[in-house]
Amino acid sequence: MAVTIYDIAREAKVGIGTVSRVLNNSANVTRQTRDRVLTVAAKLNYQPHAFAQALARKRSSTLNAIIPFFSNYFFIQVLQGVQETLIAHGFDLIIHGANTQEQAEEYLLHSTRKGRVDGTMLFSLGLPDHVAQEYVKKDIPLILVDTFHPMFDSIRVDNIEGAKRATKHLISLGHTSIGMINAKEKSVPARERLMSFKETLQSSGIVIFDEIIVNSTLDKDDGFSRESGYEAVQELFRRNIKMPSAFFVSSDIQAIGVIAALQEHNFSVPDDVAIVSFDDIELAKYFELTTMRQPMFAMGELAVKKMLERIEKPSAPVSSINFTPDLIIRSSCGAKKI
Amino acid sequence: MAVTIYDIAREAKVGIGTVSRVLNNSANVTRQTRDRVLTVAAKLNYQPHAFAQALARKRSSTLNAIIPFFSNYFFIQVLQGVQETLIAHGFDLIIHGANTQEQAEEYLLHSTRKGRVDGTMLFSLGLPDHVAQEYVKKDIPLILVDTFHPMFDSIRVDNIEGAKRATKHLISLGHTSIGMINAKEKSVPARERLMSFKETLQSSGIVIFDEIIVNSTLDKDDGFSRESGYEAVQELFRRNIKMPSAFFVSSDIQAIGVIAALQEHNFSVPDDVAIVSFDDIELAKYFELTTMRQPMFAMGELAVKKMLERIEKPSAPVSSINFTPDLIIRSSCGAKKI
DNA sequence: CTTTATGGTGGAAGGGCTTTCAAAAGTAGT
DNA sequence: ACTACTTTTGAAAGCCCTTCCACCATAAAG
Repeated sequence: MAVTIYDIAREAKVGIGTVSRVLNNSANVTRQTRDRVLTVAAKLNYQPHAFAQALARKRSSTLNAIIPFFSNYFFIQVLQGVQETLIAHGFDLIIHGANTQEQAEEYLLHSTRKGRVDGTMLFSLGLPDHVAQEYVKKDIPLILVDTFHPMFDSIRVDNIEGAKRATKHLISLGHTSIGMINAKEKSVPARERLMSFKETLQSSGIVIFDEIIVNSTLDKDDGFSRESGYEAVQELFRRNIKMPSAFFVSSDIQAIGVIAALQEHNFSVPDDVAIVSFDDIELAKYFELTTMRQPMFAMGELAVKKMLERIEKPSAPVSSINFTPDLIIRSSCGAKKI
Repeated sequence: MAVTIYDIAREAKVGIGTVSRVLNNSANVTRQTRDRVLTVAAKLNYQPHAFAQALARKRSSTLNAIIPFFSNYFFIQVLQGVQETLIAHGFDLIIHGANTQEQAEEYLLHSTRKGRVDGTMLFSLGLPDHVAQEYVKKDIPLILVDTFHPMFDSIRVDNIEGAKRATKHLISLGHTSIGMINAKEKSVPARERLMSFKETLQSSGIVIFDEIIVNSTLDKDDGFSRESGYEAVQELFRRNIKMPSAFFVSSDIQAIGVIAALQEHNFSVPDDVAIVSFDDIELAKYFELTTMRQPMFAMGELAVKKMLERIEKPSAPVSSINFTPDLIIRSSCGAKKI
């Protein structure tokens, strides 16, 4: 039913090879033949058959993305960057939303089916070694975004620099008693943010009080949750600790919980306690959070570019790129009047 | 390099036809041969080549989804439903995030490339007639979610019933002066919600005051935006109109703007003005909005099921299914104490 | 012990494209 | 006008699978 290159060849009185060459802009075709073929193709409304092409070319022009479904705003943004770049290169995107690490592994292994996709991009989820082996063995391009493995290209957010900027901002506002509400320490970003927070305080000559630094004890989303922030503050009140004048919170979503808990105890933000958090998710705007924005669109864009480079040169050295988050000032830090 | 059915055939000393039959669980293969082939396949770690399969089978086991990127939470949820169902049936999902109606059309036409996908699902975006023609002509299954066209299967939210329930809830709480903050009237859901709101008031014997019914004048997202809600309330204050004791707002995101505007004028929610909105997006929980929840996961699930049915029976009569939203009571309506 | 079913099997024929190869046509040099 | 190239072109081979058809065994029936 569908029109094939054979139809075009017959109609244009050329061979199928010529048709293919014209359609692929290969060299060595006369202007005349080219025009004739193109005209016929347009007349018949020819559409190349993607699968036949993929089979013959041994590449599919399709990429795989494995992303966590739960933390949505970040990924919607990154995906926009991914997609716009992809479209520009004529690639398609197959998406696997993972809710758990196990699911991610399953998809990773699943999309190993050679030929199906030209490469896969993994977002924010861990890459277990045995899966990494599989990718190396089958030689499938893999780009990591917001996660890391020494054997693959990765694109990350510079948590060290981000936490440093956030902390410095609080210091610059005159705070000297600064606490931190952190996610679970087992999470890499959480650890990095905590470390940099402490270092920045230290190098600024501010005393670090361990009792106003709380690591989440909740498991959900590695402690990057509203409940986690809420609970951390409640714990501080329970322990009857004097509140610091400012908190650095490891994510916006936690900050929302922090604010709620503080309000329950009649502490207002930013008047009694200033807050700077991390991520700049959609909610941040509505809650007027001062936060560290991650260049999400740009990260998505770059992920695709890296992928195309990797497909081009499979043996190029592994690269790792860091994006530095920007400080977005809203009213939760007290620097700006509402 | 990759292992093919020929390798298996040679190794297992059978014909390629037999290998294919075993791998596809076709009948008429001895237990012995089956086992032998399966053993060899496992040993060689055989992975079928998706494109070759698609080419031979004339179907790709891949679906297309075209969704608006902007209103994210709703779609993330729907997508989860879509994906989990898809996975269960061994399908892949290609996603096109559209930011505008034009982009959606482009993708719709683009994914018309026969053979690439077995069908496409369109979410919340309009289907222009000329595109519809194209799909009918090429006989590509198309399922509409949260949008409508008489020639294709559709899955929708029952705005009439939803608005009715929301309005009745406010009435049941004793309100007699109820206004509505609506999105742009050109949007179909907006029109339906408004109409049902009015009808419900009428049939309950409540007077309708047109001056406390505001249709958005802002274009962005058809008026389903925070600014739109904020602006509508400001307009009411500007016109110096007596505030009603309750508002039905056509979406959660607008309700957030409504609350902000009311607060600026020292009206508290729900004490001075009660609010019921629509959607139950993620934000709704944090803002304690009483709202009409759309069964998003179930809609995604059903979309896929409908699609599979349609692929199965291309000539089955077109169906249209309505989901009824559920009333989620939080504190913005004043029914529940915080 | 033939005949007729019937399950089991191998392999060719596609499916629609790219690419290679060799032949045909064109160009230039003499 | 003839040789020596260079371009252009048609067609076959291959990508990897499914499916159809013909053939071979058996087993059941006569």
